Amino acid sequence: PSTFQFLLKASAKSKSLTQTTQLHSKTTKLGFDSHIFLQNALLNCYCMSRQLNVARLLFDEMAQRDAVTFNTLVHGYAELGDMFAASQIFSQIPAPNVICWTTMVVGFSDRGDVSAARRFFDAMPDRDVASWNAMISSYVQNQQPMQALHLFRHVQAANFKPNSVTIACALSACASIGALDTGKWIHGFLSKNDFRLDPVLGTALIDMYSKCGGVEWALDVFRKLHEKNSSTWNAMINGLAMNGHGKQALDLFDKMKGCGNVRPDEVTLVGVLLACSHGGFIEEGRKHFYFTAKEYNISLLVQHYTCVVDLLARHGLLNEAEEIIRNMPIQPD
RNA sequence: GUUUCGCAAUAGCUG
Repeated sequence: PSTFQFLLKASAKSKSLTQTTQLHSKTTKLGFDSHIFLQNALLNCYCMSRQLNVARLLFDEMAQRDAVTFNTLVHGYAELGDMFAASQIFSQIPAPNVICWTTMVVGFSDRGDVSAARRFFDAMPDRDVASWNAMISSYVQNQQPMQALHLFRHVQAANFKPNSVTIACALSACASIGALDTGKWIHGFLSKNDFRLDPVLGTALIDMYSKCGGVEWALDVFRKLHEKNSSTWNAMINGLAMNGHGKQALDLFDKMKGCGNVRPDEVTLVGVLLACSHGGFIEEGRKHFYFTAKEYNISLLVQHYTCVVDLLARHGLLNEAEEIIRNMPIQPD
């Protein structure tokens, strides 16, 4: 059974329906139907490969169901954006646990329905840190940063221990409204409480300082940070670029290329092009748009076209900009 | 079965 558990986990990750179907028939043949954790894993596989009709059949046939069974199916529907079906299953659960409630909050939030998310959040019999994070994140994701910070203050007031996810969300909210004082306060809070400065928190701090007009503090965090991933570099490159330090941003991009363990990605290229645009580096911008993208296997998205068109048009090269728009292989927006 | 389920940071233009 543990072998199957392992295989099913891999199958869920790869979202391969054929593999799932094979594993399904094998578990049945071997008489593992009574192992509820294997049935749940199978259910999850069908959900991950977006076969909710098959998942539903399996669910209906299952001899026994536990909390994970219900949660897996609710999550499956929520992931597809079918909150109607998710609600239907949810309402059949005798006593949904905190995970299931949180799944509903996230599901509504991902559909952009913050008020429904909030209704479920308020109705929860008990909440843990992930539930609070889900609701705070919901406000951040749906551009209601003030509400996010308001809820974050509730976490503080209730003497509830935030974790690094809570902090990252709150910093993101500060960044989007330029709340430097609150951002600094949070920075102090996480230092005082011995939060480990991992790449996620580091990135959130760099982004917050950059967007609140404190690019020097952002650089300070960046330099002191031990672990950096590509998002960390991206946040710093973008931070420099949007604060008018185009040259420094491009220098940092060179360092990023040289450091080895991070790959420049789509977000990096946006920052690099932005830096060129703000610094007036036209030739360098062309170079990055045409060659850097190829070199690092970065797919050119509409954002990249916007940046390069902006770069050219801003410097009077209207014909070239128009030519690029005409020859775009993707739909211009 | 040290798990089968929930929460996370970085992106352009119009501005």
